Amino acid sequence: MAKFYITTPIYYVNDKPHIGHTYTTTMADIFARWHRLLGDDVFFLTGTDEHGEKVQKAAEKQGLGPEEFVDAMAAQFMERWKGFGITNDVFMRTTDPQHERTVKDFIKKIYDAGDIYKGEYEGWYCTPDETFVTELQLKDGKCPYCGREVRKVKEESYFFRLGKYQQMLLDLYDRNPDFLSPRFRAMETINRVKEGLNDLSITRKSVKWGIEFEQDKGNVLYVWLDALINYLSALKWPDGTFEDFWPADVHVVGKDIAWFHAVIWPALLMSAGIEPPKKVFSHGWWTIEGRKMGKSLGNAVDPVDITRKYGVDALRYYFVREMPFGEDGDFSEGKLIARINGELVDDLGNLVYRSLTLAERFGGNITGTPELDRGLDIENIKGLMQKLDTFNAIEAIWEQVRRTNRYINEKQAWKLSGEQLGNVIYNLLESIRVISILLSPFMPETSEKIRVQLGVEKQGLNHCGFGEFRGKVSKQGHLFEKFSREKHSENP
RNA sequence: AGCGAGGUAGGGUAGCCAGGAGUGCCCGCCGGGCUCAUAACCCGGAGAUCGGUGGUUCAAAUCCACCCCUCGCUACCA
Repeated sequence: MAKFYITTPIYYVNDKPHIGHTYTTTMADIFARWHRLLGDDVFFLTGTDEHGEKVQKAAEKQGLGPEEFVDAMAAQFMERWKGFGITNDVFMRTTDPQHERTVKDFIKKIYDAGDIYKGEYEGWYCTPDETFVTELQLKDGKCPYCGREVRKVKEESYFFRLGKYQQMLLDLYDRNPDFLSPRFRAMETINRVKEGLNDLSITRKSVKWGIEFEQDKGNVLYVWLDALINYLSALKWPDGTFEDFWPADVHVVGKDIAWFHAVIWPALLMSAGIEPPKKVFSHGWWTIEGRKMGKSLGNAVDPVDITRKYGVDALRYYFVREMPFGEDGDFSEGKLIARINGELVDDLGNLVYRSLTLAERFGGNITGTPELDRGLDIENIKGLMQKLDTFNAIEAIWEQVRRTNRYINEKQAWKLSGEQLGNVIYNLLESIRVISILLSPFMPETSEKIRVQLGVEKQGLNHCGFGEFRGKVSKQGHLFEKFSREKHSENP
């Protein structure tokens, strides 16, 4: 049996889960479900990143100890994913004792390898923003984010010899052209690596909330280092299920953190003598109603509100349908409604409803010759999903939805009777059954509703050929409801 | 500034890497068909000098050069 290890980043808990987190996690969930459908042994990991200065400060602000604070925040993420039907196998928290143990073992390994040395970290610090700023980022000598004065800080720090791995990283990219996907994003990173790599400061003295650097107590590990290692601690490296699932098949990340996953992470792994992951996939960003989503702008839509109104499947569908995985896109409620009304209701919902009406009225044998399977290329869809091309995969599935609707018209099914009608209904139900299987990773609830109405067993991807139809049809109303677009007219 | 991505009918996209009639898809618009279906479905139509200029070629949306415009990234911000 093939294995499939997929991860989301672990989310930093100084913020509530927003649409971006939801997107990343949903996409990973889709791939996890797809591979389960293929029969693979899937390990799907998500979690929370709970250390660091920002968390410490955020806790203080609320008058809480960091432990209390992160417990509450992590619970929010866990509940959220549960509510959204996310099928992660493990939820890893960086405050988990297992994680701390793994991190310390890992650090010891690269320390023993001679890749950590003591130096001095120097940089610009914006006190009001509580953030470090590089020389390059400065705007007229001031903070590029808020425009206020910055001060120079110096701190004793331990460094990881990132620069040492420059050539090995370039070789890695060279050998595995798909290591960092999509391609157009890989270029950015590769060119930056070619320009040279500075060593990475990996400890902080000023920060208390983190994992101790055992080789010189009093120093705390830089949160990013701590965070990346979660991909190993979830497997209980070096033992546990490490051998079963490593290397990770794909780390799904936002484009902002591609650098950490495509450069720093493989370098750390090389230092520890561990194989790098197979793929880092960096997806794009959503703008909201055409505007950048940002904490400061405060215009982030709440995914909970959206799903309460429109359902989880509608949001999942929108995520996949609205933008190619990897590129940027715009999230707008009006466009969401347009897709629900025009595609989920008019195409899919209507197809299932009208077909079941025909089937229920028909008293004869539902059997015939496969006709509607022509044009539906399952292997092609598998290939697309293998390339993480959900955009074209869903399009291919939708072509079958439209093809099936067209089939009813072409056959003028409502005028037929007897064997001819039995044959048409057979083709309709088989097509819908296959559609429901293919759709199940994308819209699990909807897929299940269709399956129940068809009265068929749960099936995997190996049942996507037309065979005998062995269901007991029972129509149960519409799959989706329409929404008014009055307040959301998008394309006047 | 450097690096990267993109500019294709009213809107959104695919096609470009491996040149071959502007070819496709979705929405919108116009017309028709149908009545199994949530005014849903199906068919047909209008609508594009494929950002601009020049070049290579029998042939360019596609390759090359230059220019214009838009947007990202530039590392210890998780």
